[in-house]
Amino acid sequence: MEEIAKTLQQKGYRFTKQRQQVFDALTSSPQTVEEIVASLRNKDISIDKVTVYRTLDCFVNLGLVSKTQFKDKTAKYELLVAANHHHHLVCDKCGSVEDIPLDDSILLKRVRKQTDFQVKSHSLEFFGICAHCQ
Amino acid sequence: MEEIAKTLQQKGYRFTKQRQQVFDALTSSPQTVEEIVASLRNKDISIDKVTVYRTLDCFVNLGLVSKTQFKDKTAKYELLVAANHHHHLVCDKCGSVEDIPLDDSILLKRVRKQTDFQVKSHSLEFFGICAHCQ
DNA sequence: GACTTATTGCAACTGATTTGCAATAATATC
DNA sequence: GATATTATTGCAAATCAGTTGCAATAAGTC
Ligand SMILES: [Mn+2]
Ligand SMILES: [Mn+2]
Ligand SMILES: [Zn+2]
Ligand SMILES: [Zn+2]
Repeated sequence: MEEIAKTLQQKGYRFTKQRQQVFDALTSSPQTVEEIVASLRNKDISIDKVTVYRTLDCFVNLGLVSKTQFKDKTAKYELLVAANHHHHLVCDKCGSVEDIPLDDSILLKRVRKQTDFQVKSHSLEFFGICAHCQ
Repeated sequence: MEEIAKTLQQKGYRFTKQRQQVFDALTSSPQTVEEIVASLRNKDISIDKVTVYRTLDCFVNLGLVSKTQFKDKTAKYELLVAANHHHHLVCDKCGSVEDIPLDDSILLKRVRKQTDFQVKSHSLEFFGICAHCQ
């Protein structure tokens, strides 16, 4: 039924209530583990932080979720739906994170040409002041 | 005499032995605090880790040093000399970080066009397998 | 339903970074 | 150069995110 159930089972993971709950809490904007726990608690769902860490780890391995480290802040996780690769505008004042789609194929091509490094993924973040904070 | 002395004093910071030592230990390739402490210890310089943290913080504020967080690893600091803006190839296997110069002006222009966000800086990291680890 | 094994939750641990504070050293003033 | 003022240092202790060990629980299998 749930696609998430299939994806998990295909790779030998079990489909559990907690994994469903964490999956449902995910959005396309990045959230910290604490934020995810809080949003679940708002729905009267009690789940251990450690379980959220482990579940997100699992989702990252499955390619369902991306994990991003913003400067020295704590890591944030966001849902990866097909073909939504994008980058981030991180406000130095309010800490908000805005998504921005940018075609980076030129850069990727150039890296492949210039080096022997086998690029698997990349992260591009812009830091500055958001429209709201200006 | 030392340019670093002037830069510090201009902003009301004091020029100390420790700040000079940390500054001298910096290179254009990113190092962790532990690595910096170790490299100083190799020169028979004893300095507290906390002092290195505080000194690097000060240098980052002055724009002399950049601080980068690679995935969930510990932060690395590198000397910012004029016109050496570059990006990073981070090996998922051995953790090595390679510098790569890439002209990103096209992307920056596009961001300015597409949004109201006031970009101050950015970071672009490529993750994958380095030539050595392949 | 019974069996096997992955997953969960709790507590304890780790490693990086931060904070409080008294001692020390850098600048400013005389 | 000696003296006063205040930033900086080093140490210990605290904090914080994330990890690990382990016994109890629940998913998948037959
Ligand atoms: Mn995003
Ligand atoms: Mn570099
Ligand atoms: Zn903002
Ligand atoms: Zn490597």
